[in-house]
Amino acid sequence: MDLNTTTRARAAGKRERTKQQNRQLILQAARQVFADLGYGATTVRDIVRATPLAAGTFYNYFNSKEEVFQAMQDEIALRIRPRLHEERAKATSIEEFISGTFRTFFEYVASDEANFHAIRRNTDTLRVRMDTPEILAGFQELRTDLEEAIANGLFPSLDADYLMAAIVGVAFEIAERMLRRARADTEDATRFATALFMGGIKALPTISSGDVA
Amino acid sequence: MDLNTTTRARAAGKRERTKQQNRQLILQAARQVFADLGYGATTVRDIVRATPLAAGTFYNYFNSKEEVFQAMQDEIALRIRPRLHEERAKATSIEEFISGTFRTFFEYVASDEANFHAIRRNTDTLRVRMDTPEILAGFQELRTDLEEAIANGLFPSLDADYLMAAIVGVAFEIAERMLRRARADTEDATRFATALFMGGIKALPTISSGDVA
DNA sequence: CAGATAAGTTGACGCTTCGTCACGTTCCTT
DNA sequence: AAGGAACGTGACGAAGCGTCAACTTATCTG
Repeated sequence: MDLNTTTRARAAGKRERTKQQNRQLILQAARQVFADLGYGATTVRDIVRATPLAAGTFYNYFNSKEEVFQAMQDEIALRIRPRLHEERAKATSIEEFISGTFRTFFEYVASDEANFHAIRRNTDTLRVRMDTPEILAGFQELRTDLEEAIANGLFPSLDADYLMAAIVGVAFEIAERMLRRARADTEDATRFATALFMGGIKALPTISSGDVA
Repeated sequence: MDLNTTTRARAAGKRERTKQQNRQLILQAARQVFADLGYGATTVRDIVRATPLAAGTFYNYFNSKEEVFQAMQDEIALRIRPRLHEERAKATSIEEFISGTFRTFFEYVASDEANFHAIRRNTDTLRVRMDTPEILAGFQELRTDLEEAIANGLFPSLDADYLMAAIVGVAFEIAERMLRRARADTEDATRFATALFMGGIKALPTISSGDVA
């Protein structure tokens, strides 16, 4: 009864939850643990431990810690993409296209407590690996919408690739700053970003005192 | 002579290189291996193996894979910061401030083969953890320069925090796209970014055909 | 409804990677 | 030349990973 007992698996598999419930259980535990320990410091076992499941079960749902994280990101992409697309589809001017895009993004980011608390915990998470198929599809959609708007004469004929890059860069960076301020003012952020794209720096709203974080 | 021989360390420490040389040896090996295997897939031992050093020696120089990576980033920050600061210091108009910032950044990124080949290999690396003290200091410096320019009346009184976020976001995103194009045209990227900040979308250079990647 | 098959769960195991540290070598000082 | 500081070395213990044989529950089939 020392080391070599080799009592081998004599498991006792209950089936008290559906597949979808287990998946959600893992995702939720991951959010919690990422928020507590930080992405880098959490192990797959940490996530499993925050769950009534066994170690091996995790791998029926995800292949790695990274994949759970990507699933969290995909959830976000899946929720925000339709809203963004809809907003842009009904735009009848550049300004509507731009402000609609930023407003939708900022409002989503500020509202999704469950996902973004885990993210605020790690300064860098918004920047880590935004390259799941879902997210790339979201970027592609922005690109397509942009090209369509150009074709319709809404925009002048410009470098859609760079414009998209600029929009994405501004959206993510400002979102990050916004979340770190005392109260996330999505309207303020939207005004700023929209003004920048509409008229450049000289069109930006001026302020009196420094209300920055 | 089976397992328990416990021949224990009877090392043979040569000292054929200086401390600084060893550090550079490791950094260079890291660049190579990151470029070959990708950041996520390389182990510390992979880096060591690309080096004439022993496993333990690595830890005399860095504490982890991440720290090597951050050192690579710090090298970049250290090289580019003086140039950026100088460029901004001699700006006498908003346009010079903005175009100088973007041009310097894009030109550096396009020129630093050694570091950026490793980076191009991983789509996401530009986005990973930009939070070493060096890099944060660089951001802080941009922020200070910006506030000073505002105080001097170069800029209107605006939200320096958001403006900085916008500059950083546009710089990194466009740099990434630029590097992926057939030939990295830093002047084109600079023109685009500057025009955006100076006059918004309607000031952007128009193009005839789609010369995008 | 018995028997067969599929689907899902379990935890111990083997393996990889990590960071350390006792020991050996080289450099530097006096 | 003596001795201490600095540095290099590789084997070791610990930690985490992903797998898989054994087992349980669900579904299907006639």
